[in-house]
Amino acid sequence: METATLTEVRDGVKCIEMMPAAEDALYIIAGKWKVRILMALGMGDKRFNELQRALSGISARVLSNELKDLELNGLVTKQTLANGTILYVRNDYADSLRGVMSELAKWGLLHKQKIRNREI
Amino acid sequence: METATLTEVRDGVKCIEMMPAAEDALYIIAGKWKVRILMALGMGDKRFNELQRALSGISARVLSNELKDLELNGLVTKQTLANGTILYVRNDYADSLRGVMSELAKWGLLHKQKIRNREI
DNA sequence: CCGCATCCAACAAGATACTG
DNA sequence: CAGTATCTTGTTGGATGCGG
Repeated sequence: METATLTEVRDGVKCIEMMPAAEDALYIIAGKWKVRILMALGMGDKRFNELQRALSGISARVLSNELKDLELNGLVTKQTLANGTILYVRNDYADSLRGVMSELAKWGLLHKQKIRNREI
Repeated sequence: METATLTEVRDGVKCIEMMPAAEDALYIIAGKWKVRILMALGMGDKRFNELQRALSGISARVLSNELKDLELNGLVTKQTLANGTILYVRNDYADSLRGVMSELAKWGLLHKQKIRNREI
């Protein structure tokens, strides 16, 4: 009982410590477009309109805002080439999200499975 | 048959396959309250008003909706005890989110660090 | 081609009050 | 206590048009 209680308490504490961090992360990558943009840029650098076409459905205004957010958070970099072309580049820091993305995808698949099996 | 696919191409494909699943997962746990509610219930089962107090700031209407969502997705169960008390219980299924949460928290901490160090 | 400004619609969410 | 109803407000997103 003593040990069990302690473990539970420790888990609770861990839980509490994790909460704000997890929320912060969610705050940055959540939303309709963030993940899609990062994924699209994962396929290669793109110009604004290329990106807009690749994401079919996003408006210029929203894309502009989302890119600004991603830039602010260091996930995307805006590059201006010598010829004036502007490219949006997914930078290395975005790769640090790999673990998050893969866990999300894994769970998403598990969940879909569960729904398909009518387990929910 | 498409042999020796280039790693980059495979990654691209993987990326595309992951996207919808990751989005699904995000759709379910993103938002201002979902994570907090699961965390609060992780500390022990709670009644509606207990939960509302624990989450300081959520309105009854929003809490009600969020709980319905979480129930629909099998993460939370509503239990009515013999004496009529209604308890919200975090299911075992919610534990399957542990990997996601821990990755999120890990990345969130990394990100905070980066900000603190003015690397962004 | 890039992207911001403006206006508007839709929806999410807060406050408050109220019922079984 | 456990919610629902209603009203209002705030935020998000789409459409359009314009300037660099």
